[in-house]
Amino acid sequence: MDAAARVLAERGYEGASTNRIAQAAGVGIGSLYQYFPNKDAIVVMVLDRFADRLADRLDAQIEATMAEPWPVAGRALLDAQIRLLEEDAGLLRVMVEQAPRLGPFDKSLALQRRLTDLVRVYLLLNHEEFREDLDVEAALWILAEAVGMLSIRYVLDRPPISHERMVDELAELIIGYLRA
Amino acid sequence: MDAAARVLAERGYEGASTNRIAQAAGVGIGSLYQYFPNKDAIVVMVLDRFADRLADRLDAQIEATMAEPWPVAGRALLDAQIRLLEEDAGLLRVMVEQAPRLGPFDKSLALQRRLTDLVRVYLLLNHEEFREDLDVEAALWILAEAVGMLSIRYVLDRPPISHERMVDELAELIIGYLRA
Amino acid sequence: MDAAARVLAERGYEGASTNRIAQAAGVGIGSLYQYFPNKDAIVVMVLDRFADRLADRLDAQIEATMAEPWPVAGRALLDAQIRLLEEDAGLLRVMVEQAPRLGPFDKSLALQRRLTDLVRVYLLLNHEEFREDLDVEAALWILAEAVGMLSIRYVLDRPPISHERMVDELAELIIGYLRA
Amino acid sequence: MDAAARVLAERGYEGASTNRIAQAAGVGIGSLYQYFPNKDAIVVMVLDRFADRLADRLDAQIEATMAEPWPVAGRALLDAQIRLLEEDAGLLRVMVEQAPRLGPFDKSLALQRRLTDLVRVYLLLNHEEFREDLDVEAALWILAEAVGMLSIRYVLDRPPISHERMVDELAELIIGYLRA
DNA sequence: CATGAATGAGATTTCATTCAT
DNA sequence: GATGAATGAAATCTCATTCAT
Repeated sequence: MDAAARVLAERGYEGASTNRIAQAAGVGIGSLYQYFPNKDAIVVMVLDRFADRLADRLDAQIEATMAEPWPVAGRALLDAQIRLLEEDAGLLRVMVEQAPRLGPFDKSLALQRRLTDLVRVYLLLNHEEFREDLDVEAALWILAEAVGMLSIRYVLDRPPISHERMVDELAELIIGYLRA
Repeated sequence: MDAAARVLAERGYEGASTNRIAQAAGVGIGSLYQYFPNKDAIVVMVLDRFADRLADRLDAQIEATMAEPWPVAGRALLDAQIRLLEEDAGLLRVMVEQAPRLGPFDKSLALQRRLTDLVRVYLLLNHEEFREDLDVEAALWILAEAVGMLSIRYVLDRPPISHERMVDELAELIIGYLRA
Repeated sequence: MDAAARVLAERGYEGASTNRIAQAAGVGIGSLYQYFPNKDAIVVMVLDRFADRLADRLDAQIEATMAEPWPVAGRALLDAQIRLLEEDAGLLRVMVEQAPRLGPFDKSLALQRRLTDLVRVYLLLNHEEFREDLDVEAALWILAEAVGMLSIRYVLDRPPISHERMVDELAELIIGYLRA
Repeated sequence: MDAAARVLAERGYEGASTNRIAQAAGVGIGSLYQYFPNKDAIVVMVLDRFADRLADRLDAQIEATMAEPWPVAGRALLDAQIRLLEEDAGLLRVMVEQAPRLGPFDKSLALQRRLTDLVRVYLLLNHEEFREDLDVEAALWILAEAVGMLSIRYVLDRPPISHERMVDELAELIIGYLRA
């Protein structure tokens, strides 16, 4: 799995031939097929693991900052998310470009769902601060997609915006969207 | 070109073999290579044409609503954009997934740039209504990506949000982000 | 024909596609096939013409030096032959490398035959100077091939031997071989 | 390799498609590409092997006749060379016609160099028997090319000269060229 | 007589997958 | 359970040749 992740990150989906993965893993190509039915199963599993690790580490971040007031905690979470994505830009690119082809992605959805739930709680607890007409489910989808995709595009496209500023702008986007 | 667009929309980049495209066009494979130097040139041209058509039709929309006040015009533009994307969801998927592999896309960038310019003018003309500390370039990147990606994901992922509501939410996102 | 010769000399047999020849000639590819049944016919005709021109110019040389004593005339002939080959090294390379594939070559053989005849006359007229046991036909084949191939290899491979010296050595080879 | 040699000998460079070679070898086309990176690598390797075998067998001949006086040994060598070339006329034709296209040929040069070296020793050891003004390097090039090409053309073109006579004539050509 | 778009056989090469050892 | 040689379908691309206009 480590070898597959490495090869995928470095050479992309098409460049990651099964032979190359086997070689990087130091095993015969035949052995690969004792554990995975086909190439896509490998890729899915690598991306799943990637999503899991992301989720775990965001969890840790959440736990660590839950005591802080919302604005501080939220900002810390955004900061952590971007930093984590930056660590694995290669895999992230594969995930964003290839995931659609591999069917809707359980693990990535799970991640998104957990963050969404977190924000849902926040919205319900503090509903008096926000727009009265807010369609919570729609707003959550919008925010999850917007913040997720913006973080990803920021990491993959490297626009001329500092990390600090990016976090501020994302926070502003969220707050501005929710408040009355 | 029509055949290529059709095959690409239905089977994606990899599924669209040059032989299949030729067959769909009802011509010999050799004829394809009289007009295009290689497969990627075909794909690029199809996507370019797609982007061009998008741009043209958005232009028409802009022209038609320029007289209206900003909120009305903006909403009409968002509405038109989503509707146009919906018409060619298949090609749109290819564009979003494959464009990265084909190098940064002149035509798609051009489209994004024109919309960005439009908003820039709006920002400058009405700067007193907005945050004083606004980093215009950063904000434009954020908005272009957010609105663009959200429209695309909305069309491709079909979340349970009505077209009307989606337009409203996008408008809210933009306004909320910019205002003081 | 000029165009074909040019393309052949510059790009070799495989690089000389019929379309490229037609384009270089400034005519449609269809027109080519009104005058030549197929590609090889073009090549054969070009090489024939090349051989003819070579023969004509050697003829002129022969005529011009026939009055001179044999050693002078022979040397002048060798000198002229090498110089002529040098003028069209490109075509010469095609001829030497590709001609075998195109069947035994009438015109090139004709050239060889005429030079051979010349030397045959010389041998018969001056037989008292040469080996008694000389098998004239064998000797002529040997000399024709040796002098021809050496001249060609000299032009195509450019060994570190001066033009002057090369002529001397060829003369020496011939004389040494024939004399008692 | 044997299959490739057979197909090359029978159908020439262009006629020897990789599919045909694989079929002749009784293996799948994919297997070919496990051992050779591309078609030219196959051809080069076949021709190399051919040149090696030639060299080995000439070596044996050299060893066997080294004790004999020069004229006998030289004649035996010429005889052996022609006989060896005759055994593989098909491959020889490919080598002579295609070698130029494949870049100057290490192995074939090596063969030529070893024979040349042999003659160089002979020249230096017996220099008093030869022309005083002999330019050794030029003479060696001339002889190597002349004897090599004549042997090859003899085998490929089958002129009406007996094997015995051919050996005699080549010997005469060499002696006549070198002696005072 | 000129044209050139159309053709498609065929060439080389890749790579996911199998299966006998 | 591990191995990796063998496989062959399929992909991209070329080019000599045809034939309707």
